[in-house]
Amino acid sequence: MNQSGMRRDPRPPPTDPPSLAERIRLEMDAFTPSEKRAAHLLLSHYPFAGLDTVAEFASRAGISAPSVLRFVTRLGFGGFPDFQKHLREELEAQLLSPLAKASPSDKGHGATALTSFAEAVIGNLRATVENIAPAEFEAVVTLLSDPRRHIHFTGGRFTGALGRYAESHFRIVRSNVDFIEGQPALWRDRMIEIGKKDVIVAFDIRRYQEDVTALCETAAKQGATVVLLTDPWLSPIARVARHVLPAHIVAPSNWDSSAGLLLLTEALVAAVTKRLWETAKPRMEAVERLRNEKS
Amino acid sequence: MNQSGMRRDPRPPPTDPPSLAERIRLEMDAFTPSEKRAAHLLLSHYPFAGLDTVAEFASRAGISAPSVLRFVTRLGFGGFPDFQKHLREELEAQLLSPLAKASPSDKGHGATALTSFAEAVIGNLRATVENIAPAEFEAVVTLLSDPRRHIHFTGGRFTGALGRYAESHFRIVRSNVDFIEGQPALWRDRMIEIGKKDVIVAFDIRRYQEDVTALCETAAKQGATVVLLTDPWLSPIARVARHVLPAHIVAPSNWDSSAGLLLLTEALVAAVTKRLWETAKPRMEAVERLRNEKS
DNA sequence: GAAAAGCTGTATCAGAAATTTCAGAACATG
DNA sequence: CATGTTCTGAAATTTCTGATACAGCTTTTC
Repeated sequence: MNQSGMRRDPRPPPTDPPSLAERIRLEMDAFTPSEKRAAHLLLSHYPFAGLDTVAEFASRAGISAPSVLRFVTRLGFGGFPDFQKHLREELEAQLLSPLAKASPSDKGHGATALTSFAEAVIGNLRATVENIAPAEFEAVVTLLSDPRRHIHFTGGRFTGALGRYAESHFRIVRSNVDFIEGQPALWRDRMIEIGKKDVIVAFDIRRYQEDVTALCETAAKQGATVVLLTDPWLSPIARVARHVLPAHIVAPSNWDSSAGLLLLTEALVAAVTKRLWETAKPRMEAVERLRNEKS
Repeated sequence: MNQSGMRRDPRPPPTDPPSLAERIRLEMDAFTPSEKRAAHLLLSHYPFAGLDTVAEFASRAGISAPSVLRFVTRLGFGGFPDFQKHLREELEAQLLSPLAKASPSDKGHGATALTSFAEAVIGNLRATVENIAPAEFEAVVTLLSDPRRHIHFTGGRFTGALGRYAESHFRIVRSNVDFIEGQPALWRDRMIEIGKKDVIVAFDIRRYQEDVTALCETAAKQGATVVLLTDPWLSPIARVARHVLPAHIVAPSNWDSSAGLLLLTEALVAAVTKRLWETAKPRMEAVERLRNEKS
């Protein structure tokens, strides 16, 4: 049960609740595929998923009841009731000492690449939010909530995906939304239609892409309003942009992180959806209806 | 828990869950003697005393099993299992809410929609990382680092953008990478080439998309390895997936947040890039060179 | 490519748990 | 003090859950 030789700290393990969840995480790769399903379900709704009946648990995990039984047996329990009893006791202990559930900075254990990467990203998100002027954000929301405007999303090599993501949501919330590919050949002819009523929302982070810049400059020259989501060093598009929302992007990776941009995007989607709710709601319902008919 | 009659504040009771414990306290004097014993036991070890069996509960309360049954019936439950289910749900709700409001206070300054949205997303990221098994993550990294494998990314209406994002990075780090559109018409013919050497990385969150599921099932049937990034409720693709990485997605919005999925994606990109560094570096340099020449 | 090993679901069973029945005890009431 | 009412628990009953055996299938290994 207790893995030996895992930690060599001089300090004795003071309150070391080898949480079952933790053990499962560690042994995960020794599990069979269906055991992994069970483990995932349990971890994602820990520990309540385990307090139901075997049948319920099996069904929710998409496996059979015997597989669930094998899972708990492998964890070292004499049977399912034993397993549940353990969960209850662990839960009770945890609930009685509010200290235990604090876990803000994660106990030192398992500082995987994933967790440190996540911490860096979280730091980026915090920094991003702090440096956004609420007024600027609100202004963009207002702009994107104007139904008479035509919204065009665009982005570069990597950030184009974010533009697509934004477009796929806004397309449902409101009309007059599209995505423009960055390559000049693909938008040159479209430009004749771009004018004062149009809004370009551009995603562009370092190794700023010239074609995206060109697109925005052309659009701006024709009177379009440009909104830019970029990094703190500001894409050259900032020169022609009406509104700029910078996001922190540095991560322990060879690549930059777009999480901050995604955060801003989703926050914009949420805010605009809320503001346009009267008209967005029927649109969303209609989309839902179409989806169901199709299937 | 919530003491009744304690607060006479003018502000309306904001979140006033009529806890079962509270109801019991109010109705206490209407109980028969043995019911009172049951009530006292339950309240003194709320709610865990109620999660054991009827026999156990009866014994601990010093009464008989039928009396326990009469007690729960009087409380309005259809039977003991109903009663337990209620307790579990109440407990879960209570335990999850402190997580949701993890750090609500923050610095007092402008609690904009943006900051609260950001806090929710950050909570999602933390929860996501905590529920990912390092071994599972590592296994996926190893899989994606195998140069002999062919990697195909795909996703649904909204998550497709994440697939594209992943593809645009992996394409540079290694060869044999592509993106498959979700619509069956677009991949049907490609499927003949999918086999044991292929890896499908699918993004799919709730309102799971049938065409993506179909794609994965077909690919799996032909021997391809399926990796799934989904929500904690697991897309049906989980049934055929070798590896599953769930991410928390609930945000204060009408839409789900994909930030957790993006985090996992970027972490995978970072890890694979690092592992394949020997071959990835020259590739990245070559791409850089091509970019410069073009301009 | 064949044999072995391992994994998983169906069908089935045993047993435990919840529920009901019913008779006796406690209590109040006239 | 008798009687009706209410309450309670032992035992019988039923429901349901956890456990097992087995066969099909996949994956691995030689």
